[in-house]
Amino acid sequence: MGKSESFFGDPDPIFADKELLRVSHLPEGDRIIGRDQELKKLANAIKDAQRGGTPNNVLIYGKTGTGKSLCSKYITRDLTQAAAENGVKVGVSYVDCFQESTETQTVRTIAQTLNDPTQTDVTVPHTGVSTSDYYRRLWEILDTRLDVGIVILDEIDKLEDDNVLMQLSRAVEAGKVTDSTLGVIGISNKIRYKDSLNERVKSSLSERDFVFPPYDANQLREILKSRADAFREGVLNEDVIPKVAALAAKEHGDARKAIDILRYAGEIAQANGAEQVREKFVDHAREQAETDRFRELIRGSTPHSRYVLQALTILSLDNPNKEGFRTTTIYDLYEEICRQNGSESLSLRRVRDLLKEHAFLDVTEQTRRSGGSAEGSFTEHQLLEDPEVVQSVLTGDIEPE
DNA sequence: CCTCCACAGGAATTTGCGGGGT
DNA sequence: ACCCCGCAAATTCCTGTGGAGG
Repeated sequence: MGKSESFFGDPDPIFADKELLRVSHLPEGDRIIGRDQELKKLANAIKDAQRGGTPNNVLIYGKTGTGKSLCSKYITRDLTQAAAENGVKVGVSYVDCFQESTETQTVRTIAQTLNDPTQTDVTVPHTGVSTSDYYRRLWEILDTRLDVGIVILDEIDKLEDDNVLMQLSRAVEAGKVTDSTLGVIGISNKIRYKDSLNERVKSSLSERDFVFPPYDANQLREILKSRADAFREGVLNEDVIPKVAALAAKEHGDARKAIDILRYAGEIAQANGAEQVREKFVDHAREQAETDRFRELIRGSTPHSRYVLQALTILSLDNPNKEGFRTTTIYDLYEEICRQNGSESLSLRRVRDLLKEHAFLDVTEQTRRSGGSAEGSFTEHQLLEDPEVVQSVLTGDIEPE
């Protein structure tokens, strides 16, 4: 990979090691930037585990791309190493609750990742056992091969029910595990997530709360600089990084997006046959990054789901200063769009569900309102993405068949 | 406290599709 | 080739909800 020699022609004139600009790339410890305070606090919250004690349960809030998962993964890896030096066995399980959204899936994943069949007699089949059986096996795995288990629940707000949280957060005091102990790190990008929890879970799960603020322009600049090795020497024009950082900071403070923009800027330079990545590519790169991210978000949604979205988009474009649109307004326009496309419209009830799915994927946001005296109550929907971007994705890629 | 409106969303049910098993 | 099962999409029916004004 590092070698630039290729069967397909000249070595890459722009990128030296593009992997550095992949979001999945996990930097080494000294490359986490602008999160010193957060790392310190996190370490403090779970430090008891180092000597085999019970770590505090932690809830982390913050918008996307503020380093929540990154810091959690890093700090637990560090903890595992430090604990090993004390002869304490720590196991870390990372679960993406967006993928594993039900109780059973979550427990199964935790058990699977913490298990090591060479050390335990326990197997964790993919299917065929009951939820309580998964729990039983998980407790057994913990007791036989670990001193401390740490479970990172990413996108915890996407969990369908909080039974898992109840079980995990109370496992120790309920005597489910005896020779080991357990801690939970919950990650959410909804600040209000805690409000939706029931009291018992709330108090035991959020012994410590942290909020990760968005990165400011300086921090973003540092982060981008640390990845500048991805480019060949002298290729990256010196005003590119400040420009990307400024753009990203102004809009969202999302490091992931900032890195994406930088990568796209490089790709655009490549496509144009330029020998340098210049500032003028950045604006275009930002558009591209946003469009691509959004395309990914609605990939696989059905035609009708798109029509609904299109209706909302048209409304947003036509009324730039309006905040939200009611379901029925959207539905009327949606019916119109169906007619134009020559397909039967779905029922209002179904469209409600489709809109809810968009809200779930953070494409839109729903707000319940009340009109007041004898005016009824209703829900308003608002696009979270720039309508122009949505529009271009919706009209641009009509996938055949 | 009750009413009234414009919805929201739960429950039950139907329809259509794909993957095994025989 | 056939049926059965499970699943997801979609429909129909219906009860629930919020809050200003009576």
